Amino acid sequence: MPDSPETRVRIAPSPTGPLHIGTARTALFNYLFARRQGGTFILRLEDTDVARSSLAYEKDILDGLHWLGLTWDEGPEVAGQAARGPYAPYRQMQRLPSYAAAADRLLAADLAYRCYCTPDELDAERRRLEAAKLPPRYNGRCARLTDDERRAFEAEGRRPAIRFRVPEQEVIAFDDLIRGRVEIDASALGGDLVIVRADGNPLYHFTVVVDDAAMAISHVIRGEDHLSNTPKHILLFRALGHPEPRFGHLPLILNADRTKMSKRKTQTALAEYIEQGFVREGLVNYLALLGWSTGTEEEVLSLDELTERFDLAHVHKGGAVFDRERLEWLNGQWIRRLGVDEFVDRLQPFFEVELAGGRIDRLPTDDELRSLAPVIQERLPRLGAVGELVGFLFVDRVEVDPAQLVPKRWDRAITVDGLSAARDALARHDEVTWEADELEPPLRGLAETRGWKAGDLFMAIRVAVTGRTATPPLFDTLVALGRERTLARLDAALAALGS
RNA sequence: GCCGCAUUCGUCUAGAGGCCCAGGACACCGCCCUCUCAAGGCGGAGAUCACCGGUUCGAAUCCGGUAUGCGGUACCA
Repeated sequence: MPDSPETRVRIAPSPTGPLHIGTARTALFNYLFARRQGGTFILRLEDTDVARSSLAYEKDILDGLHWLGLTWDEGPEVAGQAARGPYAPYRQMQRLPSYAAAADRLLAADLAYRCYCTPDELDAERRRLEAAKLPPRYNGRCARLTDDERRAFEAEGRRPAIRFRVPEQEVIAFDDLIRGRVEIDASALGGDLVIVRADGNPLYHFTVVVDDAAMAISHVIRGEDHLSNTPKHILLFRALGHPEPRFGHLPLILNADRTKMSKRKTQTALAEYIEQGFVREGLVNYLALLGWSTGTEEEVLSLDELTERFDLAHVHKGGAVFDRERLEWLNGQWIRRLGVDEFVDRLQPFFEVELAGGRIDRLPTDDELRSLAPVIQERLPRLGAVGELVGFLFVDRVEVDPAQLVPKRWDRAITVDGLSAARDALARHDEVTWEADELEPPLRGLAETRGWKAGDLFMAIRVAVTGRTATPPLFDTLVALGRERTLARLDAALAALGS
């Protein structure tokens, strides 16, 4: 693949909420496209909605993107700090002069004009049109104001917004990278559009074009929800005298009911997935395959492998329902692929959460975790599930339900018998022979001589020492528990059975 | 309402005129492995390719219409 240095793509999140899984996916697709093309990936913060933007959200977004491993070549690195790159700054609120200059140019060329209509007036007009079953559209009341009329409005104290002139009759067409040719009649655009608010702050449709032009963006890859807005952008590019970039509209991520993914119906904040123990490899892999496929049957792919294979032509056009089960499966695949040290490092924070929540009494050591790794790694769909898997190893005492202590085929008396015989057999081991393959044969032998099913005996022991019916393999569990605690818990269980 | 986009197993998808009475994966159900739970292996069930017409010797794939869904239609992004 030849180097195309002029490929410049961007992700332009708005810090009006925590990093959304959909934004993360759009960022990923842009990243993959840029890397694949040998191009430049840019991050730009669209923070012109001052009322809803916050630094905390900005930090959440930057941290989340970093966490995913989507490194950008230009843009802010750290929340609140200055941005790096030849087109800095990369925060729109710091680029206000360039929007003002662009607006002045449009005004001077009469491609835009000042509009004195108040929000109330516009609202009333919109409602009138709706009631008449007509499409809402700006009526152009201020499109041809005389100087006198303008002065009269100013005298009333009205502050003007700036509107961009949208042609009455013109078909805007473009070749979408994913959907092919799209044609939309300018008359369907709702009339002249506001590009600068009365308070002087520029609006999204305007800033996005001014910046994409200024930053020499070559390909705009974004969600399908922007497809209908694209003609407005194209008109603005033309008015600004800048060549249009290529556009590619990604299918939307959907709730289970096939509506656009929303916080109400689906967990959308990346930070929550991180908290629950999804690993970056799993999330990246899953998100990449939501709406795109390699065209082959490969599906467990790393970020680098995805990059090698990425291709906009294989992006599916229809919306994709977010399927958490599939995410968990892929996440499990990646957890199992982690090296032991990496696995242990990533797991420790989750034990800290367990400790803080009072669900365990102490933290495991790295050594303990390393020896436990082989038996827990394949049992975790998410790192956050580790507490319920082996939390019993790190508590001072376990709660044991006496009813669960008695295996299905056994009664209380056999259980007492079995447990105390097991206790005796285990007590014969010292610290040195307290190993899984040393512990198992004697207990199997015991079951056999007494005519018990080994599984029943093991289950009774399992419940006695862990309080649970589902655990990692019993003998590995006993080793992790240690001789003293194993014996003590067996004694406690025997006591609970009233013997 | 208007404009636009989309539509293959429950879900994610493969498929770019004959290889497809449609392949893979998740989930589901069996079986195997097995001390439980997982993981893994094997097998099963699951899609009249939204519908109706057309083009063609031949259509999931091309064209038209219909339906349904979704998105957009803000001095939000």
